Amino acid sequence: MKELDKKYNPREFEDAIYSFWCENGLFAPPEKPQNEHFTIVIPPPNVTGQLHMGHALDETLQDILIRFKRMQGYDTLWVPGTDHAGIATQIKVEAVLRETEHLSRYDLGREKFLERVWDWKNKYGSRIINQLKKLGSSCDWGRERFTMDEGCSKAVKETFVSLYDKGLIYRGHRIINWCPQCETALSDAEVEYEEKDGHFWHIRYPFKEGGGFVEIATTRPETLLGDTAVAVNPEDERYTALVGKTLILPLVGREIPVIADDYVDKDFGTGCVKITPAHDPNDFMVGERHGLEQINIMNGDATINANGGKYEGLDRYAARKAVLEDLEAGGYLVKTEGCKHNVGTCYRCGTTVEPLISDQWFVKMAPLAEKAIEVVENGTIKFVPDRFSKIYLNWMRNIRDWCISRQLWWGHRIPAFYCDTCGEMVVTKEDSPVCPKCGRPMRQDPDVLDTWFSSGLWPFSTLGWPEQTEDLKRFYPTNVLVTGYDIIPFWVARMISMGMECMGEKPFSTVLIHGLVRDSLGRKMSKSLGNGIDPLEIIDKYGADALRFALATGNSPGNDMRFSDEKVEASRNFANKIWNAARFVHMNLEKEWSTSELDTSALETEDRWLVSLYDKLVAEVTENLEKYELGVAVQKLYDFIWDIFCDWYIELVKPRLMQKGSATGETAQKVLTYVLSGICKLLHPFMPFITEQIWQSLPHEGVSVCVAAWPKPDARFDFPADEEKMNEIIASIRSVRNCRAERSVPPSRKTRLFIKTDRTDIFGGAETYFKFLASASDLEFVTDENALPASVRAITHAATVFIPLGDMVDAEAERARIKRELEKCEKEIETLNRKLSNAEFCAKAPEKVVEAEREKLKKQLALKESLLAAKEI
RNA sequence: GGGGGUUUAGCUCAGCUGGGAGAGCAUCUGCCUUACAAGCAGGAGGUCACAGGUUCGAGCCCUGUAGUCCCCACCA
Repeated sequence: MKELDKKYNPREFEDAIYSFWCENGLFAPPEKPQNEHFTIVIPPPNVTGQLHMGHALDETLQDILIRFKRMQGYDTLWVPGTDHAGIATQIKVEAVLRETEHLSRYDLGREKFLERVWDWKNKYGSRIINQLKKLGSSCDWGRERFTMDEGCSKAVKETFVSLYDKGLIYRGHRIINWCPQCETALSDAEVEYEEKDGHFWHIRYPFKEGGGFVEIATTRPETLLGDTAVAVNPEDERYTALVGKTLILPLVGREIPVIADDYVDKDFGTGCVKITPAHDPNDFMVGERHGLEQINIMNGDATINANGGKYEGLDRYAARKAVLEDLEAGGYLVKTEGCKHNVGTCYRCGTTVEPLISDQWFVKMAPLAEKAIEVVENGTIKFVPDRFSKIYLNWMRNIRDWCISRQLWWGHRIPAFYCDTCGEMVVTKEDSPVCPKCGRPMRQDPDVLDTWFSSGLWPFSTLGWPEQTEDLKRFYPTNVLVTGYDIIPFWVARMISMGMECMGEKPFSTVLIHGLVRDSLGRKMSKSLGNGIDPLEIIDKYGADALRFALATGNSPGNDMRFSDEKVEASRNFANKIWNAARFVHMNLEKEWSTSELDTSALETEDRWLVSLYDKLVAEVTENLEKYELGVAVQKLYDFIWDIFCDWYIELVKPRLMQKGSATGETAQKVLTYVLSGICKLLHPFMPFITEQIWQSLPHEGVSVCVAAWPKPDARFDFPADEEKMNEIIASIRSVRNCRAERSVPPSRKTRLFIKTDRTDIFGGAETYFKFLASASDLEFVTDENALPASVRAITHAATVFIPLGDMVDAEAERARIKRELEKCEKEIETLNRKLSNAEFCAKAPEKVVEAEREKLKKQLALKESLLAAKEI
């Protein structure tokens, strides 16, 4: 048995405990799984090596589940990996580059650049692993079995080629969101809309013949250079006569038609819309319908190209200024009004995105979504909480094609090859194919895939797919995915779609969704606000257990949680409480008692009361964890440990422990050991370090609490009569304490107590309880209170306790107090009577409920009798 | 415009399939009672946003209203 330090100081032992787990191989999955397995799929470590609160939350919830399942006897397995093109990787690498400005991709060739990126990864990728260790993560990151690298490339190629062959991937001429800063296409999901102040410029477009003009309004006047039509609503009577006429585009001189299209809202602006098919998604569709020319006026860096005539080379904003000046000079500009409008910005760099027409690769999502919708609709995949399935389905049913090509220099390259000689294009898994037509070498598409494309393959590419590996056969589908709701469209939806497509089966059964961690004011944590909290600082200050506990407690699944030091402090205080309870148990143990079983025959009332409650706790906590109700489980543990175990049981049992060497003392020691050991097990998923430390300090079997058997409910511990008995005694003690506290009697002033009760079966042996817990010097049973000195009465339905407080007793005040209590009691009785005399209630309510009400009434009547008796003094 | 949260004690939030409202923090009173002042004992504090409905019974289910937050789409 280890000693416990006097003070709870997590820094003293958490690292050592972690090393102990690693040295004993407690996290390694069994090479040859024997039992049912529990598999959890998790994202790769973040390449910048920064652990943030969101990641800490993911990790904590995952680890709670894993530890719980491992103790239940499952072979548990994390499915992690280190993906070069992984989820956070690309984003973060870019952020790192921008922040440090140490290197720019413009200065380096692709190979050199990637080399540097891998350096970053190797340098920082391991840092996060060390940080996660501090948090207690039992993910065995070191295993090579699930490292992606090559495997992922294979999986990506396999998927891409197969989807292409099925016609689900196509190369298209489309309007995409283009970030001029990153010089890459963005998917719809990567664009964030911000409301910004802008202007609405009204511009006249003159007719070619017959004078006159139409007036349009625009927020982006520079795109005028690419206009190829003006559209009106076909039902707009103001303009029907104009449809088919020809306009002269100001500044450019191009002849453009007036067309009619439903897209135009009659009541917005002037009712006339300039159509720029190459620079606006809606205009693009209008253009398609009307066969309009698409004129691209912009380069990748948002400067005007040769199609912009004299404006060529100007940046988009400079061009806007120049165009406006020229319009003004030419008398085309009618007016300028201020307006607010939503501007799309790049979620990485915040630059305003430019809708551009370009060649990109797309995935046809509708066919992929079908099965992905089906498996959620029919419950094959369950979201917890369930409401997120609605959000998911809503997203999937309105799915649009997914632009997957990115013009970045890292990531998986698109396996498409072009022949510069004859123009042939092939999509193939080969690395350097030759042209099937002319036999010449081909050039690979320079674009890479959206990072979420490879991430969507995660649950099976990490297991070795497309090879039919043993791991894949054994562990696919996985059991559960834990993630925040913000990532449902990016990652969850795509994993499900890809899983159904590639594997023909769901990637996981359950998606456990959690909310976002916000700061104490409810704001999202962000770098610009500087309100991010570093989990490592918190761990340093309060310990990893406190942080984990705080993250798991006090919020319901899927709801955002506010993070504050106070919350962690409360958790730390709880840990401290357990620590001290353990120390107390320790200093009272005379022998090493078995923790594996408890002889129920020697138990005293309070022992039976405790183990009975403990047994209920075991059943409930297990059930809550099975249902992913982590917060509820944590709350029950907290209440039991603090209130039941510490505040009542330990206090109740102190007198017995003082009788060294006695049978009753030994029994108490056994119960303390047994229940404390059980608490360690139940609490271990939430507070792994302290529970291990305490468990190790107690008599124990096995190497670690990590692999101790999860407690099971035990019918031998069912003692309802003793529960009832103790509850009555506790109620009476509370009542006595209450009376004393009301009069500010200090605990040091002991008094004799007299008790009048019919329930000697309950209070028969209760003297010691009252002596120790109700400041009694003595407890005497009486039948006639008239012989007693002036007393305050602590009345419960089961007993009346007389507290002779001498001159502190004010008969007048006593009568008033008892009168108040009597009134309250009579009111209760009235309500209960009314309820019970309601025939419908008795007929329709469940028998259990009716019985409970009758029981309440009985107690209230007994209480009333005692109060009446007391009133007559 | 579409979808989804949320509204419960001064603050932050729990409240499981409907059966007499809870916790932490804060506050007030009394205590260093030999595990713990990071503590102990006790108290005060709520028309569960509002209005209807279903039900023997509603914080919980249904309808509507209001406040608030988020996601998606988006007006040139």
